[in-house]
Amino acid sequence: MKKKSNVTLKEIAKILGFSISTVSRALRDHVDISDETKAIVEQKAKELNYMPNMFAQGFRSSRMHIIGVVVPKLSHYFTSTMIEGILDYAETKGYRVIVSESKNSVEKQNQMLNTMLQFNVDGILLSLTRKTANVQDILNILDRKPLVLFDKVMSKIPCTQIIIDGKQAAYNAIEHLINIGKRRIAIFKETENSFNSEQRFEGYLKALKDYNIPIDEKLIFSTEDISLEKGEQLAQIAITLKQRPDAIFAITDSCAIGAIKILNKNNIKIPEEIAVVGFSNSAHSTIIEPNLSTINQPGHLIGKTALKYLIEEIETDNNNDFQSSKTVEIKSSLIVRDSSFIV
Amino acid sequence: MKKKSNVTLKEIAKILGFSISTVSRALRDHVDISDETKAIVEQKAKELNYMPNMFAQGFRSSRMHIIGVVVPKLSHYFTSTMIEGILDYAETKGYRVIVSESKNSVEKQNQMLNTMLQFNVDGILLSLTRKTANVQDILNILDRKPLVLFDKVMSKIPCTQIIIDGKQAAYNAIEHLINIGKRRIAIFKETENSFNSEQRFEGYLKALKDYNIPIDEKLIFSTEDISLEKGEQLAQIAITLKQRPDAIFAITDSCAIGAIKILNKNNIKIPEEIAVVGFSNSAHSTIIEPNLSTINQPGHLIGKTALKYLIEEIETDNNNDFQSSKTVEIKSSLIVRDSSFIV
DNA sequence: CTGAAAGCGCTTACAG
DNA sequence: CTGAAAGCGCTTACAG
Repeated sequence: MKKKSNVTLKEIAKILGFSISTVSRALRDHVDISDETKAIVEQKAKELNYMPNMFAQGFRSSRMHIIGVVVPKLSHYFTSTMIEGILDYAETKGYRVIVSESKNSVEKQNQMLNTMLQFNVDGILLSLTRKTANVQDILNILDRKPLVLFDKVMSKIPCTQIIIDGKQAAYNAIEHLINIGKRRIAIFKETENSFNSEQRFEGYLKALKDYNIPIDEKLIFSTEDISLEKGEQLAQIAITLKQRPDAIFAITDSCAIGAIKILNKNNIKIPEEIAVVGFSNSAHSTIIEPNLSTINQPGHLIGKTALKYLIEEIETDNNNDFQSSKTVEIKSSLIVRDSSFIV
Repeated sequence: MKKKSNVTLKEIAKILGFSISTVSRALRDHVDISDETKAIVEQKAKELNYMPNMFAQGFRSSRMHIIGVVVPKLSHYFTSTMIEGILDYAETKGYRVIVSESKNSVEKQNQMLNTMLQFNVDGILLSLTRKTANVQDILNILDRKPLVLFDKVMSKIPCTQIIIDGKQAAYNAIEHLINIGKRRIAIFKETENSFNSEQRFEGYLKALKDYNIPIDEKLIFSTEDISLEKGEQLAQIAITLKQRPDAIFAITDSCAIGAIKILNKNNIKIPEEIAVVGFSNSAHSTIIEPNLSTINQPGHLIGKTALKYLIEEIETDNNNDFQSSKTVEIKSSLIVRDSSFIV
């Protein structure tokens, strides 16, 4: 199937008998060009349905108006809402977005980052894989391109980072559980020192401390690859403890939902016997019965904010060496539903 | 913050005292170049961490190895799995992917398609918005770029289309309901003639016909913007019918889940009194109680297949005018769960 | 085996 | 007000 080739400045110039320069300038509304010429050129361009070749433009200015995004997994609902935030903001700013997945593999992540470099994107938005240990690779990227971390971050990388206020959010969740009378509050968290898990764990500890509730090591459950199934397993263990918890705070919704499923199966009353709170307000949280109390993370806003800071970095003159990286916390909010609602 | 500029062929050439041409050829392992020279150049390139500027390469060959994807909404789980299929296959083929959302707006869709053109993508993967009426815009794109439709398609657009075998899938679902003894089977479908909704409706009608079950207009429910809430509303109406349905086939999972919620609320036994079957095997379907019977749509495979056909079209010599568009049906499968499991 | 030159489509400093 | 020329980084037909 033959495809029409794109109209170029050259063709317009030839048809009109102007030089390429004049046509280019006319189309960019340059002061030097007479109104008459502009009119003629614009008219012709429209007639031929001229579209500037962004490549040539970008290639020349080495500003492609394209940004690269690397996330562990696109099809996680929360991730996809962050990407929507990125896409929406990108559009208003005239940027295109190349998306890629690292699938939680460090090698893949590096490979994707290098592709982004080769592609000469203007900047990179990165959400780290679990166990990104070798920071050096990322520092190398940082030497060459503006880069902003979001959601899955790592404090020792010297760049702007956009995160949820995980510690505060967890604190609020625990405080809420205490307020409804719970004292033996279990936490389901990740083993590896993921930034988010650690933040939430800190919030948990702080809340217990502030309310003078002793910490019971038996109520601290850690797991790798946190998931619904892991939530089920941990809940199974939790309910067989001699001294059962009276509440479970899981650091992800799916883990919390796994817990609810087990509690339901064992006819343990939620929230009376054991209350449950999750994290991230996934769509699942209103499907499960009882509906899950959780922390709402504004994914769209996180994505948008990350891109906002990235574009700022891209578009400012990079001639000052002062380190402007900062950590931006996005406010989340606790949503109380039936799984922890006691009057 | 100053960024390192990228190493170019020119720099390598200067350092080594070769011409740019020689360096270029050495790096591309051209036969003309002596092994010795190749070794020197490769060594230096590695040392300087040279990365070809894909832009310059692509710009010259007008083959950017980049494809554009336009979908109504990225954060729909099924959509995101299709995109994952696209990303994975793109990677194996050395393509990058620009993603954008039409948000179910025709204007936005056109705008996105035009951006893709300007960007000179090698090809476009499109999943249509609801009510894409003006086919002309899409035909114009089709004149200029290879384009493949997937999932949300429209038969009158002359291009390759990748779809689910919706009619057969719906047929299987209805047949299954008949097999467990159901006779008054309601369908919850879309009002507007969306391709997918129509296909599924056809399957429904055919199954009833094949099994000599009379069609009852009262059991055919149509709605715009099908959703969980709409599922609730329709179910509410359905259960107040003088002659209640004994099964509900909803053409989306969320709609089916809305129905289940209402049935649960009214203490109607699922599946004994009313069985429910959904469509698409969203993650929700195993969260809801009872777990939802549904049609599994292999999103990953659909995405991959769409890209496969697109790349084929991109990479074949386009000098033959013969119309090679085809419609490819991807096989889905019925998953029976508790919402329709009767021994 | 290697190099000089043209060209992909565009922008812009320099001349007139 | 307009044009010729250089250049962004690369590849490749043409010459030697």
